[in-house]
Amino acid sequence: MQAESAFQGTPAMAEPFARDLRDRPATIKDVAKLANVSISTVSRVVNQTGGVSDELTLRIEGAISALRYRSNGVARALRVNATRLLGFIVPSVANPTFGALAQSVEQTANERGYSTILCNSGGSVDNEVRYLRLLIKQQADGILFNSMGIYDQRLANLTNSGIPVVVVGRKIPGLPTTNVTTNNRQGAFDAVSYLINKGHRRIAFVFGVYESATALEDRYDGYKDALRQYRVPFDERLVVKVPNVLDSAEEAARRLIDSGVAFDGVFASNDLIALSVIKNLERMGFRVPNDVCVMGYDMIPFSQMRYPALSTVDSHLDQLGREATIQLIGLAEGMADNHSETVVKSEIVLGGTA
Amino acid sequence: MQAESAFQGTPAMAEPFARDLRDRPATIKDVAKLANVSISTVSRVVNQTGGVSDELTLRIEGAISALRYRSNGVARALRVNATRLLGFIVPSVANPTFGALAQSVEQTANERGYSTILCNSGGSVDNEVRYLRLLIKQQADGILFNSMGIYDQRLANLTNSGIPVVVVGRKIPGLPTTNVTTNNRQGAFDAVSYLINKGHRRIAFVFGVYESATALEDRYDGYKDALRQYRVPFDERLVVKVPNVLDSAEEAARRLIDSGVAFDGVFASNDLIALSVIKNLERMGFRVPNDVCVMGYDMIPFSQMRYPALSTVDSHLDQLGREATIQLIGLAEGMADNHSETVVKSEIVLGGTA
DNA sequence: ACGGTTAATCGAAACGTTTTCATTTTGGCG
DNA sequence: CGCCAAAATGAAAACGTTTCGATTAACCGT
Repeated sequence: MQAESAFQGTPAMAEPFARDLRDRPATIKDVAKLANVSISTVSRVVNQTGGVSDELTLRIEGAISALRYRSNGVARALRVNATRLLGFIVPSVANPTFGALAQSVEQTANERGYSTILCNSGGSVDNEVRYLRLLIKQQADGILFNSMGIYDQRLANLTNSGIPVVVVGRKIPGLPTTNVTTNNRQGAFDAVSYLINKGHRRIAFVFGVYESATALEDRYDGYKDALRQYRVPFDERLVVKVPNVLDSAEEAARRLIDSGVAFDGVFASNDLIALSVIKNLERMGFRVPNDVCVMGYDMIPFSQMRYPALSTVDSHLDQLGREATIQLIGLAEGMADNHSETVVKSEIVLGGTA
Repeated sequence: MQAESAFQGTPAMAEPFARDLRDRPATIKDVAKLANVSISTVSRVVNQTGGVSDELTLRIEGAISALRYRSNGVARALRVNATRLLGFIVPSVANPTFGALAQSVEQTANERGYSTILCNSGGSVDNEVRYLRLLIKQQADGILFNSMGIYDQRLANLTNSGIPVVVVGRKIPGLPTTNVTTNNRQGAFDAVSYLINKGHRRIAFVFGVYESATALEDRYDGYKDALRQYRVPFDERLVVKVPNVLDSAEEAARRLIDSGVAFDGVFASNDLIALSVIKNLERMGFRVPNDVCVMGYDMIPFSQMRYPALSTVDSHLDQLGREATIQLIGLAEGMADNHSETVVKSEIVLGGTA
């Protein structure tokens, strides 16, 4: 009753707009009061639901910008039961493989009106579990999960608890989820076949501890497939595991060389390992590709920022991220069915190291 | 009245726990009903506020796990007016500089009970604005902003609109915010001084278009400082700008070489550029460091995954991210004052390229 | 045995929206 | 001129919490 009925304000008010009353952000209620309409009407113009006369629309829009009103996403989320937030769990964004993936996921999500909560699991199942819980509690609309690929009962419970989950890059054995992967086995087969066809017979397989996530086993299988196919004898001394590459660029080829086993080619389980191998080969006086050929996997951008560029298998990380995100949003919006399986195919890219 | 007053369930129920009643997640109300207590009491045991008898605590905990209750973060956020979400705006996580930063930010935030919403601005001010708006609307508790460093009136409005903002890596000229940076000028000065002291006189400065974010000007100033200090003549033909390195590893040194200007050293504005320069030098038959010395800036992990490792300036990205996050949380929780300025000092690290 | 203090518990309001349903206004048409 | 349908608007409930103030129960010393 006492309230001003229009919002032109007192004549004395010279500023462009009135300062927010109590220093707290304006709510829909404030807008309604200023425009002299009901809350519901304001809501309708904010959400463009229609059914509001031009006159009121104008008045309300005036009030909104006068008060600098922004609708409160949390309140909205509570009411409509959707946050438009997606969780992305990844071993480490500092790893460029996941960085590239994250980039693509974030972008795809954003195009569709979703934002992405980033979670670095550090490769521990405990952290994965912790983050899943957190995301569920925060009411994320869906979770994109690049797991270490280790099965855990708690993971099973959480991924079955109603929230849409898409596993990207690698299936978790025993977990029936929607997943999007690369055809790792075929890609590895192609890479090793290429080396063999170039005349190499002593091809090492080097992999890191850090990377169950990158579908290690499948790539290993592809390696063995190729050997078998071309009747190249398998020598387990050529299979070497190296410590975590990212955090401390460690000696990789070292062991191989030190072991004294002859080799003329290396297939690394991913580009980072490949680069590490090359570094160490060069450090010890070998030349790539003259003395030893090296191939990686994933085609991270940096593998091409050297001379010669790394020969590798492009797993189309951007496409992988995009596809996974689309699937997830489909699930979240109820227009995709669960437990589907998508495979993005990867292909050899020849740089100069093989 | 009809409801069961205890939660032992019917004898027929053999499963470990009763399925959620209506397939919707259990709320605090459900727990209260099952445990036969009031909502507020449940809330107290969930939040460990204390003041609940042992007997009730036990009963309630029983109900909670029976129903698999998880408190709804959104509802809580609405009520307490805090989401424990931090926004992190960055040009691109696919860029390892920002990947490393993001990693550190996420981890630090997480240690303190916050999660991180990742936003790739793609280097456009429009996107920066869009994301700021989004984060404000989503009621983020604070925003960490690695901007492109371009001033825009809208940025000024948004960063002044009450939400805590910390600018990391680079100040935005004209924006009075809390910021955390590296002492770029000093670092660049040190790097170039080192090259000069090694006997180089024709030192190029190479930088990319993509990177206002990395405090380009300061590094350029440091470069000029060093030249001046050691009375090395400045030659603007030695200052070259290269196209975006990340998205397409483009020719960088190329122009320099093609231009025919003599040079024996290169100081790149960041590691990515440095690697690109080296790649192109090698491709054209030059040898690093024998023919040309190259130094980078930032010390991203990959710059060390080559032989010889890149000589660079370590800007301690992890520390930068950590410090910025701590500041931001301080602001968000009202226990730090605004507009402070923190400088993390960077230092030369000698690999083998200079 | 009794008032008074403390501890435990509850009821209800509030956070800022969306949405359903009822109500009012408008306009068209007989 | 009046009636009815359609359009525009408003009132209020609901979303799932936290938290304040009130209520009840228990206890203790005199």
